[in-house]
Amino acid sequence: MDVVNIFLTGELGESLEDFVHDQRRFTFDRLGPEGPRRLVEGPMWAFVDWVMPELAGLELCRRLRADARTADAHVTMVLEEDDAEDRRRALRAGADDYVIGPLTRTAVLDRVLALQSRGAERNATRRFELGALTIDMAALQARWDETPIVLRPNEFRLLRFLAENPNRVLTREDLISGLGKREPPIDERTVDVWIGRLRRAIKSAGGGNPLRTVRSLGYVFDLG
Amino acid sequence: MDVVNIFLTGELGESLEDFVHDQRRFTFDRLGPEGPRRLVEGPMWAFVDWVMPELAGLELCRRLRADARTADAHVTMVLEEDDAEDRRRALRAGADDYVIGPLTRTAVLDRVLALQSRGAERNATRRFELGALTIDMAALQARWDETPIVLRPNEFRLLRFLAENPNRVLTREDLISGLGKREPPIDERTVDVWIGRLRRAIKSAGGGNPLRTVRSLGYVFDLG
DNA sequence: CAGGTGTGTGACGCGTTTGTGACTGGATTT
DNA sequence: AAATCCAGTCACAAACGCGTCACACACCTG
Repeated sequence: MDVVNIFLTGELGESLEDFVHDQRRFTFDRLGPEGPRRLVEGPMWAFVDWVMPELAGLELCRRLRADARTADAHVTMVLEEDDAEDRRRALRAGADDYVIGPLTRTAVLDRVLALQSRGAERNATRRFELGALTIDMAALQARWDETPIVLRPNEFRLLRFLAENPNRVLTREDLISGLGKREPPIDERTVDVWIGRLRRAIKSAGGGNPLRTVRSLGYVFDLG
Repeated sequence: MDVVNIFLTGELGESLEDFVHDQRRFTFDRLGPEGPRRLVEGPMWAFVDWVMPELAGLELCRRLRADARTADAHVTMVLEEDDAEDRRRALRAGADDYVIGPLTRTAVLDRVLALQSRGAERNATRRFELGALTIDMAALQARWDETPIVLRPNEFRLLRFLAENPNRVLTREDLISGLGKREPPIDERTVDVWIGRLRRAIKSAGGGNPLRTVRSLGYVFDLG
C-alpha cells in the first residue's frame, strides 16, 4: 500500500503527526516557497494557504505544477473566505480542489482518506500539457490555452493516444489498434477521417495544428 | 449546547452511562442490525464493530449511510486488528474514520470530547460550496444561490458524491458503489434516471446544470 | 388498511456518433 | 506532361447511447 505524502504550508503538520494513528501510511512535511523540503515517493497531496508569509499561494501552486517532481501532486487550495473569483483563480493556477478555511485537522484527513479509498484510480488519472494543449484524463477534457476543445469520445481517445506518443510517426494501423478497434476490422482510410475531425475540433477552439501528416506512412503529434 | 447521541454495537453502552458524569450532554443507545432503536435530534456518533452477532459491521455501516435519518452520523468503525484492506473497506462503506480495537470507554470519550470541543470545526468540514451550489451535510440540504433544492435521499447522496469528486468522470459503476448500492446489483442504466431526477431538482430550484454527460463513459460534476 | 412517497426497471424515441464510399485536388513518379 | 498515388473532405446510413416516461413494487404514515 502506498504511502501518502502530505505537505502543508501552515503549522498544521506537527499537530497532525500526533493526530494520525497509522504513521506508516502518511508522511507530513512543511511546504515552503521552494516547494517540499525533501523528495518523496508515492502520491503527494499539498494543502496551500491562500496567503503565505513569503509568497502568494497562487504562485506556489503554479510552481508545484510547473515542477516535474510535484506536477502530479493533488493540490488543495485553502481559501480564507468563500469568494467565487478566488476559487476560479485557484483552479486556474492548477489547484485540483479547494476548501473554505480555516484548515483543520479533520478537514485534511477527511479529504485524504476519502481519496485514499479511491486511490487506485488516481494513478491513471493524470493531466499533462504539451505546449498550449492540456489534456485532463480525469475530466476527459482537453483545452487549448484554457479554452475547452469539444471532442467526441473517439476523438478524445485519438488525441490522447497521439499525445502519449509525441514526435513519433504512428501508422494508421498503430492508431487503429491503439484505440482498441481491431474488432471488427476497420478500413485504414477511416483514420484519415478521424484525423480530419480532430483537427477541425482543435481549430474551432482556436488552436493550431499539432498533427502533421507523414505522407504514405501515418501521422505525428508534433511538439514545439 | 447540542446533545451528542452515541450509538454502540457492543455492550459498552451501559458501561458508559455510569462512566459519564454529565448526562445532559450525551445519550447512549444500542445499535442493532436495524440501526438505532430510537430517533434522536442533534449530532449522532455511531461506533460499529467489525464483527457483530447478527450482521456484518460493514453492512450496518452501509445501512446507516443509506438511511436518511442517520446519513449524516459520524461513523467510527472498530477494527479488530490493523489490516490495510479492512480499513479501506470500512471507509468505502461510508465510515468517517476508524479505531483499532478493542474499543474502550476512554477511547470513545476521547474521540467524542475532542469533536465536541471543536464543534465549529465540524460544521466547516461538513458543508462545502462549489460555484453557486452549497451542500450542507449536517442539515442534509443543498442550495443553489440561497434557494433550497428539494432532494430525495438518494438524490442528495448522489449530489454529494458527485460534488466530492468534481472535475472527474465517474462511471455508472463508480456512482453505484459510491452510494453503497452494490447489493443487490443495480442496473447501470438506472444511474441515468438518478441523474435525470437530480438535474430536474436542481433546475426547478433555478439552478444550472453542473452535471456533464460524458458519452459512453459516465458523468462529471463540472466546476467552472 | 388505504394513501402517499421514494426508487428501480423496461421500453420507446430521438439525437449523436461513426464507419464508409465517392469525389477532389495536390503531390510524386515515370 | 501524363499517369499514378495519396490525403482531405463530404454526405449518408446504421448503430449506438442517453433522456425520459410510465409502471410496479417496497416502504412508511396515519
